[in-house]
Amino acid sequence: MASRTINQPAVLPLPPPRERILAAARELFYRHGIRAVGVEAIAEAASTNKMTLYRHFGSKDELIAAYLTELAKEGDDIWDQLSQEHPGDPQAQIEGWVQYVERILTDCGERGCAIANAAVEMREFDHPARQIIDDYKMRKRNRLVALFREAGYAEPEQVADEVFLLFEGARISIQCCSSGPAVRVARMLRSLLAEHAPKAHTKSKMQKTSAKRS
Amino acid sequence: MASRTINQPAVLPLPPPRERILAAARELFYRHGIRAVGVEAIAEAASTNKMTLYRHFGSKDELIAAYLTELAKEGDDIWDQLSQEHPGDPQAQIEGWVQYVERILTDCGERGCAIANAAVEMREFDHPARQIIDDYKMRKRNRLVALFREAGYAEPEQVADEVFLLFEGARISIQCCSSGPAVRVARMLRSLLAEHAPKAHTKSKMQKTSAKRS
DNA sequence: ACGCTATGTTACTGACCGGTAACGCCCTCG
DNA sequence: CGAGGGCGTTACCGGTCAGTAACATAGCGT
Repeated sequence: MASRTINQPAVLPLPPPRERILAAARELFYRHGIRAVGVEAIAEAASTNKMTLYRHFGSKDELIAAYLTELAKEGDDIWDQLSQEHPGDPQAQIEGWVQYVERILTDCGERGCAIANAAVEMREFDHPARQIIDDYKMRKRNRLVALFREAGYAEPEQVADEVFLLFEGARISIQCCSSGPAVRVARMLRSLLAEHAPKAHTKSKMQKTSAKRS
Repeated sequence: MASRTINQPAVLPLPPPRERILAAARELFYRHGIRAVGVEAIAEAASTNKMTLYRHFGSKDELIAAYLTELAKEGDDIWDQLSQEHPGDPQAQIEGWVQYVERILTDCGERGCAIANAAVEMREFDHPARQIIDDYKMRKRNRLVALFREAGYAEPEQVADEVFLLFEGARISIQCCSSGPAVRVARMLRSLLAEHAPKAHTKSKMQKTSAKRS
């Protein structure tokens, strides 16, 4: 509404092409798979064309890398959000994470983790995607360990690994049998965490968010 | 050594082309991914050619389906083998399965479950592969439930789901961080099973194969 | 020896893919 | 106003893909 001509129908300005391309790639890569989607289709879905795509991303592989980098960034942000919502309360952060897991497995479609899927599709060991994927999953696992350690769990690595694998298993198996074990993973996580929960004498707050069984 | 001419150098007869093609497809699909491998490469790896391939499999999709059917068959056979090795002893069958899991995750490469990988790659909901994949994973889950029920576990579905997801998670995450949590899944399984193991008054034999912690 | 079937060989089609060249447009900034 | 940069458009390249046609060959049973 600033310096625009008045009677112009205000075509609601599109985001810049790079963002549109990345958004389109995200949608198509996730829905159909990386190898199954051509750059032309991405450009078209982004309301632009191949040339513009190649001006922003030197190659399809670069676009894939950017796509995964974006996904990884958002995945990492979850943890910061959690520690921001429940500062100094690791137990509440854990519960928040379980809710996040629950939400992801019910709301999001049946395509699982886009990053893990990319790991399946991009198998060339020297592909730039590999590093992004491996680093992301490792960070995620380490974040879990740190969280459980902070919350005073007796064996944080063990619990983190188990929780990690349960979640990963849920996200892959929802692609095979959508109404299978995956939808019950949140319940599993809660009872598992309750079993291994730290005893009361730890430093965690233990106010309202003590682990609950269903 | 029957009616073959004596001085003929006995070129060690190859298996029939169909088997060779299926074996080559298996190797290449698993190693590089289904979409990443062309039919020509498969024919060549099978020491034959595209024409012969298309005489046995009407299309690449049919070959994929045959590939997955074979894998599913072998996966199903595991259970029969287990119940054959430990007839009437479900607890021993469970332990045998855990050893099988252990073996798969250490011996086999870092490519995870070929069937789950196929589920990631073949996303067209009407692809013949989908049915094979979904059915297989469901059978597997149900086998686990049956086994735990037979062994007298109090909540066989819960335990089976948890075990199922742990295994699936291990097989997918070994493709992301190969020396990560996946390699410790057997230990997890054993302690998990020990925790939920049926009390002594069940019908299971409980001789030598009582659950052991490490 | 015959004929049938399975296989090998070569060449081809049409479609699609990733990637590029060349040109023209429009907007903005100076 | 002019210049330049971002963007759109079209056409194209070489390569690869799935799938097919036509023909040659080898093995086998009869």
